[in-house]
Amino acid sequence: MNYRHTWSKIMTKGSKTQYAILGALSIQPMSGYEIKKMMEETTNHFWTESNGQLYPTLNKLEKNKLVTVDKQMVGAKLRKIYTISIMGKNFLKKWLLDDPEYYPARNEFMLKLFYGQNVPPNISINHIKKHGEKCQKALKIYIEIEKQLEEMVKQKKRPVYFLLTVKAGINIVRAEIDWCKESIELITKYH
Amino acid sequence: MNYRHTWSKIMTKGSKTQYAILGALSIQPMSGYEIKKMMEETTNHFWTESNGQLYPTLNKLEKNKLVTVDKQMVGAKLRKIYTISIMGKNFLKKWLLDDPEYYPARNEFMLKLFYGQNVPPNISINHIKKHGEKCQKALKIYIEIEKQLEEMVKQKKRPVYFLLTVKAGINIVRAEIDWCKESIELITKYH
DNA sequence: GTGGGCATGTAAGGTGTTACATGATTCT
DNA sequence: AGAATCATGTAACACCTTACATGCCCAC
Repeated sequence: MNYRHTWSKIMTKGSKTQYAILGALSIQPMSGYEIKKMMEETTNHFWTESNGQLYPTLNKLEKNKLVTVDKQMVGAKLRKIYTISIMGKNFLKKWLLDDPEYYPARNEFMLKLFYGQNVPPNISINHIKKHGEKCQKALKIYIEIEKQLEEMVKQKKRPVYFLLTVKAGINIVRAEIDWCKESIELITKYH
Repeated sequence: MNYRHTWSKIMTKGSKTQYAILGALSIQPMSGYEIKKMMEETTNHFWTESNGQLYPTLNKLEKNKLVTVDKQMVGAKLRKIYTISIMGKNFLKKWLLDDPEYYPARNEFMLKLFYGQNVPPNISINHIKKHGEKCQKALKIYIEIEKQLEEMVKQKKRPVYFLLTVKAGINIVRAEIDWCKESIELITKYH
């Protein structure tokens, strides 16, 4: 009498790791190692993968013919270059069309701040100061990347979408930097 | 007296669920059900817990004497009111003193946007528009809460820290709303 | 008398990280 | 010589969610 279990098994969309990998390969053929490096350099502030997810998923994608693999021997060492297949591209596109899911992202910093009345105010102020410094550092890096990308987008060497995610990072960290200043004042005033 | 050794033996440092629960109980004694409701009403935008985490963790906290429990029978139904113990408060404080960990939060929306060149631009624009609408709705709610909290903080009925996390939400969604507008323009211009 | 809120909890399953194993090549 | 980087991969474990199980009480 219970269809729910079957239903959820059929409808499982599974891990997003596969899409993150296929997305990377939609730019150019790469090895697993290169995919990871690329993620660290470009999508690091909103997406990364660990080796424990990356390599098994790559093999699964190959088995399902969503990617093809070119095995090269570099000396005695294996190097596998993955290329996205037509099926893989379609699979990626299908996912891109769906509305993204919104996870409520957990934030330990906010959680600690929320319960700040249990410790002296300077503890919370220090957490905020350090947070602000991290944001400042991130902002510098993002602005540098933005400058480079803006040029490349104008020359159609990079898609505008790359620039947008950097600009999102910039807007958010700026908002956080403003909030840090205001928050320290408020704690000082009200505690 | 150094509790650190004892604590690490008692509870693994691992899951933050225990701290989220102890934090809630630092405000007032509550049942598991009330803790969850409270989280949904106050920390929802940066922290929630599922039943599968909440109830086992409460029992573990009791076993380790970080909380005490008052079992009440409401008709034939059990109701357990948890109160944080001195040990529990110390355990919470210890965690509050440590620098918060920064997880790189995954964001499927950004991931889809980043690989937007694989689909027509109106797809990405629609994702952004919907995101903007969600932010607008959230902003309205946050501003309403902010208004109420501001009054209560002035009257010292609520700690300033509650207000700060709401203000953080406001700053961030405002930044995102601005970014949405700018992004749609940029896609239109460069695609 | 039914739906929703109150209330506690478990089972199964999936997602994800960390640490490790292995070994070549390249830089200092 | 030793450290860092290149490169693929596995095992163990931790974490978390979903769906389910149970049943009371209250309002409409």
